[in-house]
Amino acid sequence: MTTENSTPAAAPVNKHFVRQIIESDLAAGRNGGRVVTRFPPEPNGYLHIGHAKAICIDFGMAQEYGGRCHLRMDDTNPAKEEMEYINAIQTDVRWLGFDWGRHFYHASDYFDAMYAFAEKLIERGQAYVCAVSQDDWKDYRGVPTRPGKESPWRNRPATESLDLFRRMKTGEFKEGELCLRAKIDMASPNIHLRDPVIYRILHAEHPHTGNKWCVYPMYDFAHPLEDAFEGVTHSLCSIEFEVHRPLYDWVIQNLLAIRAAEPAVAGWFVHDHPQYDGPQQNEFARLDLTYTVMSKRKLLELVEAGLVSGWDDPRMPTLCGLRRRGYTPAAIRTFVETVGVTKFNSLTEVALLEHCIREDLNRSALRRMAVLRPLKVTIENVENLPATIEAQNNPEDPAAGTRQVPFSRELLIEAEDFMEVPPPKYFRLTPGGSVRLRGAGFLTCTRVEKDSAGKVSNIICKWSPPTTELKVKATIHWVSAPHAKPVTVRLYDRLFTVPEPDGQEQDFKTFLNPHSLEQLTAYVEPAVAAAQPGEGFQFERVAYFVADALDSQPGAPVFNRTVTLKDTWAKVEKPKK
RNA sequence: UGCCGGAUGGUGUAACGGUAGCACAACAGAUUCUGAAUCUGUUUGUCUAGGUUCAAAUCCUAGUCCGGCAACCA
Repeated sequence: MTTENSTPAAAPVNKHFVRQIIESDLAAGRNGGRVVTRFPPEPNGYLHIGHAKAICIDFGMAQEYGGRCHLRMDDTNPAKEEMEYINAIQTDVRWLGFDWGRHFYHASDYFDAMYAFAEKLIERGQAYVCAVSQDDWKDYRGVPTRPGKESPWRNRPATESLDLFRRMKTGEFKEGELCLRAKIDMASPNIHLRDPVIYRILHAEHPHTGNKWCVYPMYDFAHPLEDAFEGVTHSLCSIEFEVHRPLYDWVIQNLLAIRAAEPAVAGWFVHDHPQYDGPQQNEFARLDLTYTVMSKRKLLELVEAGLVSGWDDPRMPTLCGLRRRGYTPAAIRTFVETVGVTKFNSLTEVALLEHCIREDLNRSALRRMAVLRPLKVTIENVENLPATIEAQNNPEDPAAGTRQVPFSRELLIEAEDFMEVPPPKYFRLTPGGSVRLRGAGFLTCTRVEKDSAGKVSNIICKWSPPTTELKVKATIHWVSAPHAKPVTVRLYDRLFTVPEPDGQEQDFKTFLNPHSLEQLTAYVEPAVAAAQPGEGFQFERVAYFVADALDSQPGAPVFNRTVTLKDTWAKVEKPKK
């Protein structure tokens, strides 16, 4: 049985712990058997491959279990967030292949309800306005091994806190002068429960609410509320939030208690449901990749220092960078599923990502010929040379058809495909030797011409038609010199020279790969010059390339190398150098 | 030194008391009009020490190591 005909066994789904949790919740009838998730990026940077993992999990779980996933901008800190990012995030999530339908939200949509909830907590004696300065609070908070001590304002009357909180809101105080704290437990072994700040004063213009507010909720307070208001059932996040979960639960419990006591509070919920038990936070490990950095701060540093051309530099692990590099959404999704979901802090080899994109592109990419470093070949027997040859567009997919490629007596071949003094096991063209020309018969080298520097400048060959019975061990690619079009190609490589540029003694930037970008002029078969931006090819025997979406001009594409083909010969040769 | 997590080949993951499996990587071979792809095979693993059990990666105890937590960031 051939592979083609064999029934593709249903892809074995990895029942990772998140799937297990959801399935057991479903079985238990929690939340009426519904699944609602959310992807909540902070719009303070571009999305990267690490976010792709979260996106695939958040949207993927909703999809798999018949639920929905919200896209929500977690914009509770106006000092750091910008519209530019809000737009880019939507583009990237869509590109990855996910759809939030009408469920696009901002944390700031709920500022009124959050504020109202904060007042309720004050009224109930569960929050108070505190005047201890940020600096002094270090003393009050204590250290993990020792309990903290209570703020002098902890037991001020609720009416006083309420009055101050309202005046905070109207802008009567400076930043840092006052804050609102949840009254929980100054002796808790969990620092996050030692009367955490839930509202702070920020006199900043917000990208969405403008100047309406000058008090803004903290993440730990806002996030559970956002989830609850939207009817989220599974709030999936990364493991650094594990220690925040008790606070998350504290907020949710109080919210549900207040809702039960005061029917009007139901109005805060934009997606209420009679069978809603509240959201539950579960944490999984972030994705980390070798030969790159993944923190927004470090990526921003590379951008601002001009070490890359921007967030969308094809060497960046950002989704917009990967897109420009020629990565496909499908390859990234496969990659994320292959990596799996656990609570273990792992470091995934970039080789796996590269395998995923090769696998995808091998199936789909049209084949073309391009010579990166040309060497001239002149055919001496000019009789009966074909004017064109027919070449398959994709040997992996006969439906992709064929094309005509011009042929002539002057060809360009890859410089490395000829060696005057070949090492053992070298299968390509050598003096007196023969090779097959991809789709176009054979070449036998009769002599070489050299320039004044003694460098081989022209290889004189005899051409034989495809029907010739010639035993050769290699096939090389070529283009017809008079027909070839010059195009710019950019050969991208790994951004860093070491697997873990983070966490070294020296600054991560000292490990930048000086050869991560090499630009040169390649010669391509005529059809390639008409490539549209975003169109990709496999240049046979070389690599997968994509016409850059930004720098390509009509008739003058600029090609980015997505990923090389595997090259066992290079591996044999390299150790010898 | 407090709290919360975690530990399975080089890497990532599966096995939920019953044959340690899969993918990537590496290596070897077959095949090939891409030294690609494809196919076959090989190497390499349950953190340690005790215990429970007919049987332990899995359960228990103790330890070791790793990650996270002491922003008015998210």
